[in-house]
Amino acid sequence: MDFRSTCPVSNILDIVGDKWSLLIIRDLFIGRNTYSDFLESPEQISTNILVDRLKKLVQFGLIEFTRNEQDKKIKHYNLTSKGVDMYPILAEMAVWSRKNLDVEFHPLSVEMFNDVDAIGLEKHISNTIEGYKKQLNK
Amino acid sequence: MDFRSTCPVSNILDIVGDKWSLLIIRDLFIGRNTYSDFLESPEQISTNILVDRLKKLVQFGLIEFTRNEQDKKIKHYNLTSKGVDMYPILAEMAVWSRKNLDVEFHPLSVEMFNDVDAIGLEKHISNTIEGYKKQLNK
DNA sequence: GATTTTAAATTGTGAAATACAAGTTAATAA
DNA sequence: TTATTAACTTGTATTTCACAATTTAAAATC
Repeated sequence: MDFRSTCPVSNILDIVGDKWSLLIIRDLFIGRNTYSDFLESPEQISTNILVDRLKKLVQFGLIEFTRNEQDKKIKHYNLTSKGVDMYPILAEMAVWSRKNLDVEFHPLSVEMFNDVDAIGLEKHISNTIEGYKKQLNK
Repeated sequence: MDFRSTCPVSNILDIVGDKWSLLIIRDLFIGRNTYSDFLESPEQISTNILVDRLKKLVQFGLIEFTRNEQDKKIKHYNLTSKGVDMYPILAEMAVWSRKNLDVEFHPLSVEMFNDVDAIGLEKHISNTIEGYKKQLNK
């Protein structure tokens, strides 16, 4: 990987600064974890782009996959710890949109951020990450 | 603006989800605020892309500009409150890179995040935002 | 007040990334 | 053995981006 500069903001954008990578990571946090799942997301990623991004995210060490034991042609992707560490960024992005855009958001995101007012963003983030890790070890 | 979906993460990526927009916003936080300043940033944005992004960021209401009183051909860009609200995202990106990438970072970013260990990220963010607003009103 | 300087912006061309549609592969199920 | 289906590939058109050169217009200088 050659970075454009030695700025940490620039560096992460060199890795996930495109239209799709962060949406795949978002998908993983909400339980979508197969190629077919990703294709069904509302943003409608193209198959060639999806394959390319999955490959790159694996190369960067943000995700990995395991085969389904029952049906070995199915790959289940999951976030590595590097990938899990991206959640605060996604959460802050959602916070920004919810504050600054005048849109009716997807029910899933409304539900997901339901707890933020009550428990605060920091706790929401640690809960979500903990929840993700727990679900992985099952 | 037509959004790909009603997901708040997707929505903000439709606005700043490219290689350059967030770097311009970063520049504004570290005091760079003219076309020439942006061109001098280490990532070396092209002039046509820069003009395009500045135009779009103005359209989205993230930045605005005023003319220099002494030399009216110089535009000084500044972040609106919507733009300032992006700082937590940039900060979390820097946190991710500093934790997960093995690189020697730019001295400016080292200096900028110097205080985080001592005062915590939340305080760092509010201090930075407050500092930016103060500097604007001068 | 004509000429030079400079910040900002434009234009042209090639390269790269993305979108869209169709087809292929290979493991499993029938 | 023949479907079925998850994952992947291929081809082509479109859009975005990179790079270099040039233009515009306000201000400064002569």
